[in-house]
Amino acid sequence: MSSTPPRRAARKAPSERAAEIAEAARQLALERGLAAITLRSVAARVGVASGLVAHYQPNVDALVADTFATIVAAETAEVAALLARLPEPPQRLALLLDTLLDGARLDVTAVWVEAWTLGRRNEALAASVRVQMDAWQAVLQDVVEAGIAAGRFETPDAASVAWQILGMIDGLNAQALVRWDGVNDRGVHLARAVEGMVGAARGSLVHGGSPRA
Amino acid sequence: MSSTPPRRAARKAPSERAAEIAEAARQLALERGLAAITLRSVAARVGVASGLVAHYQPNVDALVADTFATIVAAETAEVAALLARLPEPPQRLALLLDTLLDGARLDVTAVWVEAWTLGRRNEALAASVRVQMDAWQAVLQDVVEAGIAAGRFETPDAASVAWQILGMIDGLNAQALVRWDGVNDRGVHLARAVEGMVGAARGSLVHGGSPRA
DNA sequence: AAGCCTGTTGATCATCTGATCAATAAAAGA
DNA sequence: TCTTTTATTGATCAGATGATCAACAGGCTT
Repeated sequence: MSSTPPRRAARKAPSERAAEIAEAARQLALERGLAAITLRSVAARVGVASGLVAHYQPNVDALVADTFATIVAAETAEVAALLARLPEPPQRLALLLDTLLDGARLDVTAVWVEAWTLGRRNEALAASVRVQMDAWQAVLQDVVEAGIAAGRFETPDAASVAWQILGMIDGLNAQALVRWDGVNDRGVHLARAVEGMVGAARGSLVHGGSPRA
Repeated sequence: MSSTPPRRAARKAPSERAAEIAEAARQLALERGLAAITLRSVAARVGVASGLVAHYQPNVDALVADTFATIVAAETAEVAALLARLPEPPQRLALLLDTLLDGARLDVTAVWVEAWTLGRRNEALAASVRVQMDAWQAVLQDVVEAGIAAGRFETPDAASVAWQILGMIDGLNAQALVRWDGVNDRGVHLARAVEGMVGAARGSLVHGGSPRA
């Protein structure tokens, strides 16, 4: 019967340890929020002394900013990859709306919302937020522009429309964070709204292709 | 030349002191966020000892929740009063969109966003958030239903549409908190989107009545 | 004028935080 | 094997925070 876990953590290569710390911070952020990232909480999860976490980062603000970037970049890449499979822009946009409203990524939404607030006191995080928002907007703008090129959408300002759609999605997801009930057909309503903005045919973005309600 | 301000704060009626504390908390929240509300920061602004603030509230969480409710309820009432002047539902809805996107209330938006996050660890605040969201939704639903009754809007689910519009507004405002540039014609895009959702005539919600872009 | 009521104080406690750094020990190189 | 390098420790510091409460004093009643 071995006593409590070894007093001292096994010595590891810096890159490996850094990865462990990043992963622990990621899990903490998704489970308990970015604010739950502290030297001690991360260290405890990794199983090392708090000083070691500090050793791998210039300061906690940087760790929080990096963790945010990691989480959000993964989400962006994941969704972008999903879209890439579909050939037609309307399908891509419809899938994008559907995917982002399906509630499967509420933990990521919580991280977004928290980052907007914490960015006020963490400049590194604020910078990260701007970068990641730009990345999301670029994904959306690509789809809108592809739709225009294919003659399926019509709007004079794809960039602005992309920002607008992004804002709407963020807002609806943030709302879902607090209130689930009372809202029906979120996807259908949003699809209809977006159809209006991108100048798509009525019903072309509604899941299944046929308008309801 | 009088020395530094009086050592002891003047004795006041509980209701008056409570009002001072509430007002100080309100200002702090708008200027530096709900997280800036602490026993000591509020006490310093009022000019009393920290213990006195604690004396007037069961705990800080309650003060934060009350402050949030005060700020947001005032906003809701203010906007609702503005709308009441206009007779036609489309005008009312157009003014509502215009007003909420004009950037004059970004400090309130910041409080909203922060409340969504803090509500995770402050149950009283979370309850307050739900109440205030319901209040906002009710204002919107009223306008939508009035529009339906007047034959200007057409949608089968005014409640859901109201939630949807609210979510969109929140998202766009939260976005504006972080990113101002790059987005043109926010009001026009949103108006167009909302027209689609409530089934209003094209251009009927765009400021000035004539569609652009 | 005396005395009571209560608004007010501020020191105190327990916790938490980020940051620092001398000491330690394990691995790598000689 | 001996030496050097460096990953790791954990105690320590300064600074916040919420909460508590005995002591104080201003104003009111009698």
